[in-house]
Amino acid sequence: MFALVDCNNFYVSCERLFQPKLYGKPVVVLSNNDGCVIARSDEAKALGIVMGTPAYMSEGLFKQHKVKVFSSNYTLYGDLSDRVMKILASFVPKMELYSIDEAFLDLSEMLYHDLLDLGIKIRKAIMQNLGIPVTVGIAPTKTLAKMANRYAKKRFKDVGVFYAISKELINEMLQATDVEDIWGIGKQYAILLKRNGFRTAKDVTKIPAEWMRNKMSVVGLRLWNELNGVPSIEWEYKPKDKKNICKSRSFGFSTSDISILREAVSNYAAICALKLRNQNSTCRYVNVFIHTNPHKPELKQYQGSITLQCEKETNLTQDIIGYALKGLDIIYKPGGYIYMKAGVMVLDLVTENAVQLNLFDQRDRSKEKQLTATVDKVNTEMGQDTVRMAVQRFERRYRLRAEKLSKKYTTDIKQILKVKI
DNA sequence: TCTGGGGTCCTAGGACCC
DNA sequence: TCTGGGGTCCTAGGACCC
Repeated sequence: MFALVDCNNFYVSCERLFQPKLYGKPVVVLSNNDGCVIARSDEAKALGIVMGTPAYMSEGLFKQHKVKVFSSNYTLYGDLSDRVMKILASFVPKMELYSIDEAFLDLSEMLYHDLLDLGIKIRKAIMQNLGIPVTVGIAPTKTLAKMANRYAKKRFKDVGVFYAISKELINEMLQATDVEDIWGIGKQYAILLKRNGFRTAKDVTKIPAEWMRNKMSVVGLRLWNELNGVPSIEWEYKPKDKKNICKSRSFGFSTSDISILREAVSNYAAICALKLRNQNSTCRYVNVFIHTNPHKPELKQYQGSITLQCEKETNLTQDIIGYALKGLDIIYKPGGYIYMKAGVMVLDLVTENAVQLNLFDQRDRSKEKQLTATVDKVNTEMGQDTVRMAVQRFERRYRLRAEKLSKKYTTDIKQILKVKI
């Protein structure tokens, strides 16, 4: 048996914790650069504010209904997420962190009798200890647990729990779920299924397995099994090491100045290198890309991207920055192109100690590694970016917009909540 | 008329997720 | 003025091998 626990409107709930007057009011949280709406309170949903729409398009609605708008504050959300997960871990021996606001719990060793009020207990514990509302779905497979969670939100809002653990209840849920709301069915597959006359999840369970295999590949077959109650998605108790790491951002503005691109790219490269070291990996390739603003067809468009092979697998900041800047020089096109976004990817990652030694290597990498380790230590203790490479500069001229940012209430002592008595 | 039959590795692109 | 960022998995097709 699986439980899927999911925080309701997570980012909005985080913001409300520190501004209780926002309960019952419409609240939204925007993506990086204050670009799109990525979280909405129930009140905001009711106003017809759509997920993923550009913020400027909803400006009218925001004003008209006095919607409280926040820039995203990942430091805060990440910290509160850790706290939610810790509470969940106290209920079960094994669980899987699925996203910043969701986790699957392994209930295979739980007694039926204990299962029955588990959802209620979890909700209560997280509400009491943190004040974050969550929803719980319980079912025989991950896909059905996801669906049970959704169904609980739709039909049993106040209870916040749905147990899809009998044939009848599973059937009821399958019948009430449209194909496009199944976890794993996106836009394209929804169109395909509907075109063939399959409307609900229940319909999908009755499709011949070969049809699913042929039209939707092994992914479809796995999904079909899951819907039919046969667990087919593996547990991932420990997050897997990443196979690729990417750091990219749209700037808060557009520019054709290569010195700004160099600054951004070197900072992204440094972050990639740090992420590599944090998972004890090195990379064999470095990719750098830049592009103009595709939403402005009246401007000259260009997308440049290049992947460079590293002379030797590496995770040293100076190496990754070096390759990224070399790539940037190759792909940068002057002459009226206005760039809006840049990014660096490190590819084909291998575990650090598996790297072969190169007898002909002229550089003293052990010294460089020691230096890097020291820099990492200083930065961890004194704050990120205390020590940095010269090309990274300090001004962050490419920095993005975040005009409505809340405070780091839980992770920075200077920004802690003050209570007036 | 008829144009082998396996493999592997790589890349690009599609589909999906939060 | 203004449209996120970071991932995964799978398949098809080409290049190459014997």
